[in-house]
Amino acid sequence: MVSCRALARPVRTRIAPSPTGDPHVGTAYVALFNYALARRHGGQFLLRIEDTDRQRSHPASEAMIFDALHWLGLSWDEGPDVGGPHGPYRQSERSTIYREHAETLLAKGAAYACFCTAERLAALREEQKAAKAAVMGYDGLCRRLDPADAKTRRAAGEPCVIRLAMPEADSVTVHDLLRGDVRFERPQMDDQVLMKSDGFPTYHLANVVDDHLMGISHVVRAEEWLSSLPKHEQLYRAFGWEAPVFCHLPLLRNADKSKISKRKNPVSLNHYRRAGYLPEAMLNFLALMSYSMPDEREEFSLDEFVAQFDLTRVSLGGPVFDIEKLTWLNGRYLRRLSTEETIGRLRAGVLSDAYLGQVVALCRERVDTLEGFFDYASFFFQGALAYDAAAREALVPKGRTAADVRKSLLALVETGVDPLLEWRPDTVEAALKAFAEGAGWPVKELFMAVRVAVTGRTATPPLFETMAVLGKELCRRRLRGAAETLR
RNA sequence: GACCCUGUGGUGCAGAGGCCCAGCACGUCACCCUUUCAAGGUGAAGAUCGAGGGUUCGAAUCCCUCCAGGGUCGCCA
Repeated sequence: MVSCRALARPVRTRIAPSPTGDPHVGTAYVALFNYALARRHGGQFLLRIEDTDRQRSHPASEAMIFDALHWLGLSWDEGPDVGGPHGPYRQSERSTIYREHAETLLAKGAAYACFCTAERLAALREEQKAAKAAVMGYDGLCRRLDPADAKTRRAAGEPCVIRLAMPEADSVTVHDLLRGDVRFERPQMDDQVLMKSDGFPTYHLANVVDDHLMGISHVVRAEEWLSSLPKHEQLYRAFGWEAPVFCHLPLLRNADKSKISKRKNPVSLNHYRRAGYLPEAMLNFLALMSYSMPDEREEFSLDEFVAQFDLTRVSLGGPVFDIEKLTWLNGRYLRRLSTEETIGRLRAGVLSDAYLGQVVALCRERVDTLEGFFDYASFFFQGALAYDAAAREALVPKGRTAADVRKSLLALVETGVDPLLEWRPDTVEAALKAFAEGAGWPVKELFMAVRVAVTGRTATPPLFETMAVLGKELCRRRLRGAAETLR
């Protein structure tokens, strides 16, 4: 059902996340379909870390991706953590491979060195934008350089990038499993950078080289990649390799149909985990996005999903990630659990010894009876908070307006919380202080507002420790919730 | 702006020329059950299948045009 060509070789699929943030729900979505395709055909599913952007890649992010995917019950046959015959599975450890391949392309004349500075490129972009140019990309200046000269300059150590020499055809036709032939007109096909001046490859090069070397038969990825397919197919052609089958999945959407984003929707898998969604429900829900079982069944296990999986059944409209339906589904799963099983789930999370231990350590000296403990520490066990009149008042320091605080809380989430990959008392403190300074807020005022937002109270254990225990996702959610009540 | 993708009730999907004056699920509303709230059950409202043209005896399903939404135009992935 996948295509004749595909059956000729083993089905090997992969998920290739970039470790630049919190584990994303879209990663899980694409991983699920890749997993199902491989399993359905008795092939392999691999995990590859695409960390060629050394500015933004973070080991903590990588660890969270593994953890979140494992939590969902997805496993891979090859990957950085489990090894495999085609390793290493971390692109940052494959630099020489990319360098060699870039040289191959250079030697074939399929790529060329480009000495244009970032400044020139920025200026060029400005110019094109200002002129409302129809064709936007790189203008090919260095492509016209004499190859011998370029070689000399490169040998002399002049900084440069390697660009792919795209054919100068009027149009190119590529193939997508679900969309069929897709024809691109000449713009949109400029000479992409393959190797950055820091010696690391870009996504385009690394991705194609690795997919080929790792024997990937089907590239199932998000639709945002569709427009770079001409470049990728050109790379396969330039190398003389057989291209895999490409299939682009529709993007998950916000309620307003835009591409799912953290400003409009929780996108971190950690959020759903902390909020108490069951992994099997989450997976089931994700499978409902753009897909349907032949018998229209809506509740099914991973194995049942895999057993009937047919890539051609995915529909192409961008599915809105509807948390209400996810929550309904989750309720169905939760109710199916026995009391013992439910207790087990609670014990794996908010009632674990580890979590309880942290909470008790923070609260014990502030409580006189065991019962008092439950009153005092209740916010450690709740989800979104309801802010009463007193809390709302404490949220807004004298001399500030609700709108002002609201904006600041939201800004704090965006600039202070979201980028913080390591969530500990010291890092939280640093982030909060940095934000206060940048926003011109007296720390005392900001900390009280945050304290109330995050706990619903004015009297709590030390703020940073408390926030560390609550976790990034819950803090984020309550910060946004507080901002919302200030509307 | 250019290029590309998509377009079935508010949302997720079914439907691959007649079985559809469109089916399932979420949500909404009502009723039943029930001390309450849920859950569960039953039912209702809600779609001229984006619009307009074709093709055909017959179109949600095929073709064309338009419109709308989305994505991409980075030494980010």
